Amino acid sequence: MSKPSIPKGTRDFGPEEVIKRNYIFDTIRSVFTKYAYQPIETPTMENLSTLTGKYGEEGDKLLFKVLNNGDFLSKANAEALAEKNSAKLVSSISKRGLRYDLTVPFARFVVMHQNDISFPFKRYQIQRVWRADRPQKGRYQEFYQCDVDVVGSNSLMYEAELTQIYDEVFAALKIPVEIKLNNRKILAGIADVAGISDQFVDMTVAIDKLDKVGMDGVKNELSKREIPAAAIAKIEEILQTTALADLKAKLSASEVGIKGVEELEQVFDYLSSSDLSNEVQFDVTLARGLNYYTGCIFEVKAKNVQMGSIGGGGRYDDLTGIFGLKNVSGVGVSFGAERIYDVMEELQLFPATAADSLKLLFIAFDAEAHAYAFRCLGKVRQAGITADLYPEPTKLKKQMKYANDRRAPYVVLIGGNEMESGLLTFKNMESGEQTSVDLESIIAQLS
RNA sequence: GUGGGUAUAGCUCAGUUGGUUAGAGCGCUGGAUUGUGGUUCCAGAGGUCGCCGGUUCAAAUCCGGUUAUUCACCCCA
Repeated sequence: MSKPSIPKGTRDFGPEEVIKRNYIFDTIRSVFTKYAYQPIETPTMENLSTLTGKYGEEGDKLLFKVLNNGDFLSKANAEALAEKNSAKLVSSISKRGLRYDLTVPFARFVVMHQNDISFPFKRYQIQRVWRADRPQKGRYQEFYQCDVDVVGSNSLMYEAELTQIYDEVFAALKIPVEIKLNNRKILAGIADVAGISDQFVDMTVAIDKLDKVGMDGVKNELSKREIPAAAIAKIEEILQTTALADLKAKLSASEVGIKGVEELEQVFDYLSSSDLSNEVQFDVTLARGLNYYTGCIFEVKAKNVQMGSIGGGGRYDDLTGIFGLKNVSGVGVSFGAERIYDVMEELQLFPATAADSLKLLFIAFDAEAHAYAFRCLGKVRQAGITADLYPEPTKLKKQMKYANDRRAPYVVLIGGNEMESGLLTFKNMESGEQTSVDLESIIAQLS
C-alpha cells in the first residue's frame, strides 16, 4: 500500500492554520471594503491564449496547462508530435491553463465587461494562483494573491490611497513595516541622464538586486550587462540620493525624470495630512522587476524580520491594451499572504483563537443518557454556544481525552444520577473543578 | 532550466570500518483507574530501511541508475 501524497509545491492546511489564514484575509478584506473597493472572482482556468505571452518567455514556461478533454491526441499537431517538440505541440492539445496571477485575468475582465463597469473601477480579488516554478522556501506552486486595483483614472490620489491601505492593513495586523515608494519615470530619467535609455530594462533588473547583493554587486551586474563604466558611475552617484528635492536637480536634463519626481511629490502631498502608523519613504533604489509598471511603484518590507517583501505594486498605463481597450490606466498593489503568515508566526502576532472551536462537550455514560444529552445539546446550541456531544457513550477516558484534544474548556457529564436529579455534572477542564447545576444555569454561564 | 542535500515505524530522527532478531522520542492501543482528561508508571502493536540493479560469504550501510522531496540560483509572491 503506497502512502498518499499531494503534488509538489502544494500544501494541506489544518484547522488551526485555516483560522489564522482567514484572520489575515478577513483583515485585508475589511480594509479594502472600507475604501470602497468591490470584490470580483475570475475562473481558475483561463483560455491559454489569454495567458500566454503576458509574462514573458520565462512566464510561459511556468504556466500550468490543462490537457484537452476527449481524444486530444487524434487532434494533436502530428508534425510537432513526431518531432517531440513540446512547445509547438501545446496549442493543439491544450486550450486552457491555470491562472498565473490576478492582474491579467482582471484586465481581461475589464475589457469583457467594459460596458457594465463604471470607471474608475475599484476592485479587489483574493484567489489562488498557480505557477509551475521549482518550489523552495516560502515559494509554492499554488498560493494566494490578494490584489487591489483601480482602473480608469490617472489620479495620483489613488497612489496615496493605496499607501493608506497598506498602512492600515499592516497596522491592523500589528506588523511594523516600511512602505517604500519610487517611480519608474525616475528610473527612466536615470537611464536618460546616464545615456543608456536603450538599456533601461537591464539597468532596472540590476538595481532591483541592490538589497541582496549590495552596491558592488549591482555595479558588477551592470557591467556584465554591458553598460559603460561612465554610465555606471553616474547611476551610482544618483542612487546615493535620498531626498526627492536633490534628485530633481540631478535629473534636470531628463524630462521624464522630472515628471517622475513631480508625480511622487504630489503623492506625498496627498499623504502629508494623513495620520499614518508606519514609515512611508521614497527609495530611489526600488526598481521591481515587472516591466509593465510605468509610474509609481510600491514595496512593503516587514521590520525586524529577515524576509523579502510582503507586498508590492505599481501603476501601469496600458494594462488592457493587450486585450484591445486602449488608454486605460490602472494602479494596484498586492499583499503576499503567505509571507505575511510567516512574519506573523515569527513575531507571534496571531490572536488566541483555539477557544471558539469547541466550548462545551457533552459526555454520556449509557445509551439512555446519550439520548438525554442529545436533547440538552440542542438547547445549548440554540442559545448560540458552540457545543458537541461525543457520538457514543463509550469509556469515559476516551471521551474525556477527546474533550482534551479538542481543547474544550468545559465538559458536561450525564449519567443516571444526573437524569434523575436534573442536575448535570459541569466540569471546568482547566481547573478540574466540577459542580452539579441545571442546564439553564450552564447556558447562562457560557452565554 | 542549473547546482547541492535528504529518503529508516503514523511523525521527528539515531544506526559505528559492511556482520546475529534495525533502535529512540513523540503519537497510537491496552492496563494501573468498571463515573473523569491533561501529569506519572507498566505493557503492547507498528518497518519491503523510497524503488531497480550491481559489488560481497554478508548491504539500511559501498557503487550505478531511477523516483520523490527539500535548499539555493535564474525568476518571482
